Amino acid sequence: MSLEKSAEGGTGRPAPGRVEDVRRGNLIRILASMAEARTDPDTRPTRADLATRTGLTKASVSSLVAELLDAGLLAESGTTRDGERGRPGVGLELSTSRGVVGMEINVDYIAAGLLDLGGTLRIHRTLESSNRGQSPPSVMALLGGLVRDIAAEASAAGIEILGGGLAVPGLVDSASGTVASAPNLQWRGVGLQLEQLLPSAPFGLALYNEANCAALAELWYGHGLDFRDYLFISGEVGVGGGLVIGSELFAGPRGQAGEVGHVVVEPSGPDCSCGGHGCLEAFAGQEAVFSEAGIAPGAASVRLARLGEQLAAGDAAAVAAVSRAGHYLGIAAASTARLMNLSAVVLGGHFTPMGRWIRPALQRSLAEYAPGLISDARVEISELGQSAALLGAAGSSLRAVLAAPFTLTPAGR
Amino acid sequence: MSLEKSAEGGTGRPAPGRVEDVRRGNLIRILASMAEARTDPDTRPTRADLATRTGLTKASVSSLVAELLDAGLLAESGTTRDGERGRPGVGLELSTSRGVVGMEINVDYIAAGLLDLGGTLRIHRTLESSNRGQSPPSVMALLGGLVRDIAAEASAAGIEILGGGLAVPGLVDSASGTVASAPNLQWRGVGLQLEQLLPSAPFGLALYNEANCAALAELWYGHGLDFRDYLFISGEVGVGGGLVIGSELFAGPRGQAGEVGHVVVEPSGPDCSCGGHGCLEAFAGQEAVFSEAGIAPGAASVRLARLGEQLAAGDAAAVAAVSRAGHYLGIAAASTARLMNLSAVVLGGHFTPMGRWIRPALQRSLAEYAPGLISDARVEISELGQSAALLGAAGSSLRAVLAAPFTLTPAGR
DNA sequence: GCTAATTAGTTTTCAATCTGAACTATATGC
DNA sequence: GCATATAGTTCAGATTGAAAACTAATTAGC
Repeated sequence: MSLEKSAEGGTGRPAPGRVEDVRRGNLIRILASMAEARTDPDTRPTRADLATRTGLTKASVSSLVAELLDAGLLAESGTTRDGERGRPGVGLELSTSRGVVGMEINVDYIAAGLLDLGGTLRIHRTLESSNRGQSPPSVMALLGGLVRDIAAEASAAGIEILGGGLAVPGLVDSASGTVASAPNLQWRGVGLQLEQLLPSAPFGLALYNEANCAALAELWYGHGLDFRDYLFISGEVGVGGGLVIGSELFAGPRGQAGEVGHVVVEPSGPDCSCGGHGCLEAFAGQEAVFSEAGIAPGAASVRLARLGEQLAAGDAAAVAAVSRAGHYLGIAAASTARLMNLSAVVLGGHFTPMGRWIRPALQRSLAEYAPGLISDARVEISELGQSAALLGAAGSSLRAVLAAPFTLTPAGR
Repeated sequence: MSLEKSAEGGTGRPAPGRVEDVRRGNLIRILASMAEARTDPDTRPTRADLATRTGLTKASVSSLVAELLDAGLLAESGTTRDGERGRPGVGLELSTSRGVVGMEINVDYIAAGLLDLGGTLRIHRTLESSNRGQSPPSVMALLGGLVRDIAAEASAAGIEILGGGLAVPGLVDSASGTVASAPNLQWRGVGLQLEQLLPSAPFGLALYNEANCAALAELWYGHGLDFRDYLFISGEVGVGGGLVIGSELFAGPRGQAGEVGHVVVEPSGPDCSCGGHGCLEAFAGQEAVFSEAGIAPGAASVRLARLGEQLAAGDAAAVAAVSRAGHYLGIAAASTARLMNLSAVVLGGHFTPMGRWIRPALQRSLAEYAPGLISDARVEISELGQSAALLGAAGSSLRAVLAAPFTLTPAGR
């Protein structure tokens, strides 16, 4: 189930432009301006600031802010004495008593967290769980328990939950809430009962791809603060990706863009689970790196730790395996950069712990295959770690709320 | 010089939502609805039709249409007697007495044409000219002459020229009107004096990439009628491309997306003029195909004709050369389809005459590298020929007019 | 302390624009 | 020729933001 409740009708054509739509747009503008100002926690914007920032008049801002206060999306936070002359303004903030839930189902764990509208992660719980091959209902039941705990805690803290987002490592159809294919969970064509997780949240719950979420988390909480356009590559069991263009996720016509793991990097390469061959995943996925480095089979976390040790010790096989992965990552990134006119790459997932070794190899490869397109300074390693997908899912949900405030407001009806 | 005169301020943030903006949006809706209805020439839409189609009331439509008639963008075309009961409506059409100029500078020729707002190509002139290595001013002077002829003819036919678009085979910066690099013309960092071509057109003149224009022409006048999302690959001296997503061109963050010719398809492949190596262009560009087929050097058109003969005669070297090109096109298309979630490919340029032979090779390659993503039926060969880029440039310009009608209307001031 | 200056926010008036309903115009069908 | 149906216009009413006047609360200077 998608939570997109845009101003569009069912026809695909935009709804007729009525005078009321102007107000809807301006409510969104106010919230967008608040979200943008969020980086500066000391000086909360006042109505007058918002008027300057949005170009609206003070009168309009007052009226719009009143409506958003009423809907509980904004809150006043005391007068701001800036020491200047004149009447002090009243500070405004995105409400910390409303929030959204971010959730993640991964191969080895499930997780859920609560993000308030101000963007602060207020609660965060992770539960180890071997989900590979488990039935979707049983995993959803486990997640449901986690979410109920969080909902209870939120309620105790006086936080109302407005919506949520769930990230899974696979191709999803956000509109229908189904997982088309999640090879690492061994799920295929699975419809998830999303409504049951947050039955009373007015914005419902949306389903997202994990790597896409991680890419957005990088935008909102990581290096993305400096980057507006980049390819995010997430190393997991497979290799996932997310394309950020103009500070927004490029989801493609059917919401499944970013599958950089199946870009062909070696036409004569080995067969891939996707049915093709020569895919990046066969050179940069976990199994490829571990076996190339001569690391014995076992749990992924153990193998990753072992690889880290060997890299730190300067083990030749480990260094070569990681360099090879970086080389092929560079080929895929070079092609992507040409195709989509991108100028930055961010690596996450299992690439993060091998960052020190894989980054130079990737940089060399980029210089070899697409000189001048992506400078060395624009190859970054994510530092968000395991919470990235959860943050991205929650952030997406948060943005959905801020983009449709009229759902909670008189203008919505 | 870009002709984007959106409602945005210079800040990158949308302009404040005023009540007047509703009307601007609705003027655009009316024109968009007219452009959409254009496929059915017999039954021209009436005001009542537009009211139904847009969801606006008859009263609003009447008022909006009056303004557009006044601005000369729409025209009445007699009452439509449909045989039904009731007062017959007055047919409306996009004005055929306003138009835009499409222009193209290519290696072997220049061309210009006039498209009326209804989308009919009213005039079309091509001039053979060896432009490789010629100075930009001299080529622009030649094009200027062609455009003056067309302007005179338009004037004689009572058609007012509102704007235009120029397609060149290279990377362009549309905002500044400069050609960053056009290797086949041997131009690099060239600022073109676009204003001089159409000094009095209210919408000015925009600069576009040739392959992008051809991709859009395919959307508006070719197979694109069935496709909303596809990769267009244009074979010229190099290999260009255009990405169409949701019936719109994906231009990328800096307007230079679609460079499929420099996707890496063979990591150990030969060096490329772009500085990288193993690019698709080295396997599917003209020189690669001709030399692989054993065709002696000479003029491109002669060599292409020769290749056609050899293919028709079943010459093994020619067939092998084209198959190899198709194979590598498939690799690049497979990667692109994964990355951007595309499901169709259209080939144009020099691939059109070799279509019968290259299509099966491309289909085989797609089945090998990305099975299930792009069905055989969604691999098409363009039939627009040499006029594609010109049509695309003119069409882009036409759409710019329809997307900013208030430029010519009281609401614009 | 008192007054002027300054900035924040509200109230009032006005113009733009859409909707909806009533109305006029012009066909077809019997 | 009259009923019916559809196209298009006119006009009152509602929503909304802009602009300007106004009220509120603070600092600066004496």
